Amino acid sequence: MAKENLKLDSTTEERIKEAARAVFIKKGFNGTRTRDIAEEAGINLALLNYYFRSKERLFEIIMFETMLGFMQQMALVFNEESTSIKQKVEKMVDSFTELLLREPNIPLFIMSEIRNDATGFLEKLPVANMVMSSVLVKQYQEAYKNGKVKEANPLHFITNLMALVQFPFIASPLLKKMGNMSDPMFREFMLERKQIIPRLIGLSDK
Amino acid sequence: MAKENLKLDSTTEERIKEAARAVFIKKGFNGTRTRDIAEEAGINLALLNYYFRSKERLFEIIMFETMLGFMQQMALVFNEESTSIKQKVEKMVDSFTELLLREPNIPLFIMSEIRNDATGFLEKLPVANMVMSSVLVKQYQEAYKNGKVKEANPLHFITNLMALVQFPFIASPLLKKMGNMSDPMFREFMLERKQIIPRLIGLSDK
DNA sequence: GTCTATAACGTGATAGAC
DNA sequence: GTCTATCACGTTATAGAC
Repeated sequence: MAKENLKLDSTTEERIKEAARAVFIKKGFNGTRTRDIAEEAGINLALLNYYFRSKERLFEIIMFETMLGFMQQMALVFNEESTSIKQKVEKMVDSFTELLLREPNIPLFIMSEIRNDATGFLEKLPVANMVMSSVLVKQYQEAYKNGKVKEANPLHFITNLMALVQFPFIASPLLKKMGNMSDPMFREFMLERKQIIPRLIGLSDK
Repeated sequence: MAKENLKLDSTTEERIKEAARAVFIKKGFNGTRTRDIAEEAGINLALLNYYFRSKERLFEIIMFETMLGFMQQMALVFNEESTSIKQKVEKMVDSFTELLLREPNIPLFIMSEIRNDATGFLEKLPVANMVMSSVLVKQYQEAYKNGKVKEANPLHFITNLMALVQFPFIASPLLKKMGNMSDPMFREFMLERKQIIPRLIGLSDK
């Protein structure tokens, strides 16, 4: 465990995984060369196959962990027992924005790779259950019964929320171009949206 | 011009372009094999290079035309002189939804390829001017002065609009999974959003 | 213009020395 | 465990016959 560390912690295996994560998320599976990963990790190409057998196996691990992390982030807020819908929306927007400011390429990565769907990871993840049986959805259905929201289908609500937070990161090159924004300005832009999005979603405190 | 047509119009050159468009938009540049395009077009692989010199050149043509078409669709509504903001929003949502129901993969295609940005097509397109100097943006700024909208920056308004329409298509596999939706059900879901989105954007008639 | 055959190259993976 | 050298294969592109 305590060998001589280059500058981080991490065994060789972990350094490869971190490098793979960075390159895959930036370039996607098809755009990534195993040589890129090896270089990023500062190791030899052969070591990649020594530890992970193949590019595909390494990718599946990264993809699985990334999606799982993303969903757990959602589940954490969606299933809080003691907060109102409005509070959950604010928390969601806040925590997702912070997450995506750190790793802005995750949404486009996930959507792109799901489109390809070589190995069918979508089937393996309980994404349907996780969202639709969450506390948040139950609260939303309750709110609909009480006439607090106009739309019956909670999926529209979820869609709106995810769209308003994630889309700007997916379209960031276009938005930066349109608004003549530098990276720090784009960051400010996204921070502003923490106030704007809950207002748009428009829920009365319950 | 009037040769014997297989089932469509189109010279060989156009059939290759149409095939290329279909395959590129579905699989992206890196995911596409020139053999796929040749097969889809029903021609020999060598013909592709005969007409277009290289995969990259063919791709650039497709990419350019696709982005241009997308922007013209926007420009058309954004620059109407005689309609209110609210009417423009309704038209935008309607026409974009119809467009994307026909070609659902366009948004993810555009965003993915812009991320890679091999040839710098983003620089070549006047996307900044087109949007920010549109009639719609001018109307929005006027509305802000009159206290009709709360947010000063029109880019948030544009972002919200594009996000709410385009994101569901980008995330469609996830949404279908979550809502247990077949393709026809997803179509219905998107048609419902034609009513929901203008309500969310929430502008008074002006 | 359209085809077949093949060259040229890039990439994933492995053999084998250390 | 880690490296160098190399194989094996898929893919783009082209030469040349028709």
